[in-house]
Amino acid sequence: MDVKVQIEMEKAAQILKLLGDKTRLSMMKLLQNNECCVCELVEIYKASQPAISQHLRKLRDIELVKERRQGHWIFYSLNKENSYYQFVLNILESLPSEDGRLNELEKQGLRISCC
Amino acid sequence: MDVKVQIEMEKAAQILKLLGDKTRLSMMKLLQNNECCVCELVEIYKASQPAISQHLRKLRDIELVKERRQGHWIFYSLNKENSYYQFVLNILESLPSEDGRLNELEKQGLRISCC
DNA sequence: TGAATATATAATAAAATACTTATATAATTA
DNA sequence: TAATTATATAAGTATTTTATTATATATTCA
Repeated sequence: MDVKVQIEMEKAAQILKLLGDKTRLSMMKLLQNNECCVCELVEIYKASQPAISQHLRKLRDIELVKERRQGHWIFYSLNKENSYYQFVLNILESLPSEDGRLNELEKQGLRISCC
Repeated sequence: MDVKVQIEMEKAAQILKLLGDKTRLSMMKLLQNNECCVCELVEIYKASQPAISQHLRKLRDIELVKERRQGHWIFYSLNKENSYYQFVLNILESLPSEDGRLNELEKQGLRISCC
C-alpha cells in the first residue's frame, strides 16, 4: 500500500512543474533505479552538456537529486532523504522504466561504471 | 491499494506541466470533490475571469476536466472518463483539501448552488 | 426583442523557462 | 606543472507561458 503523506499545495506545484518536462521527468525515472553521471545523460538525451547540467541544477536546488563526486565524474541519484521523496516516487511508479536506455549505453561501451 | 496504471512518459510530462501551477493544481484539488462554476473560481482565486477561463481551457483541452452548462453558469468537474484520471487522482490524494475555500464562499452567500 | 449576466476567445504585453555559446572550476594524468 | 577531461556557471537569445484588455457568444429575463 502506498504511503500518502500530505504535502503543501505550493510545494507540490513547484515539484510538479519541475517534473513537467519530458527530459527531467525521464531523467528522474532513470535515476529511480540508477546512479548516472552527467556525460551519460548527455549521451542518452542527445542534449548539450550545459542543458543537462542546468536541468540537474534545478532538480538539485529543490533537493530531488543528490550528487556524489568520483574522480572526473559526478554521479547523480535520487535524494531519498527529501521530505517529498515519497510523493515523487508515487509519480515515478506510474511511469515506464527507462533502464533500457542505460542498457543501450552499456552495449555501446559508453557506460561509466563506478569504481 | 492504489491502482498503478503505467502511462507514457510524454503524456505524463504534459499532465504534470499543467498541474505544476499553483492555481490550476489547487483548482483540480477543489474539483476532486466539488462541481464549481467559473465565477466561484474567480472569487476563490482572486484572479481575473479570463485568467481563470484560460486555466480551465488548458485543463479541458487535455480532458482533465469537463463542463456542464446550466443556465448562465458553466459548472466544471473532474473528467473521470479520462484515461489518466487515476494518475491524476493519485497526485491529488497527496494534497490537502481545498474544500474549506468553498465553505468560505458559502458563508459569504457567494456559492452558486445548482438547481 | 433588448438588456443583463456568465463565460470564452483573441490580441498583446510581461514574465518565466530553456537553450546556446563562451568561459570557469576541479580532478587526473603525462 | 601543463594538458586533458568532466562538469558548472554566466550571459545572451529564443521560446513558452501567463496575465491583461478588449470583444464576442450564449443564456435568461423583463
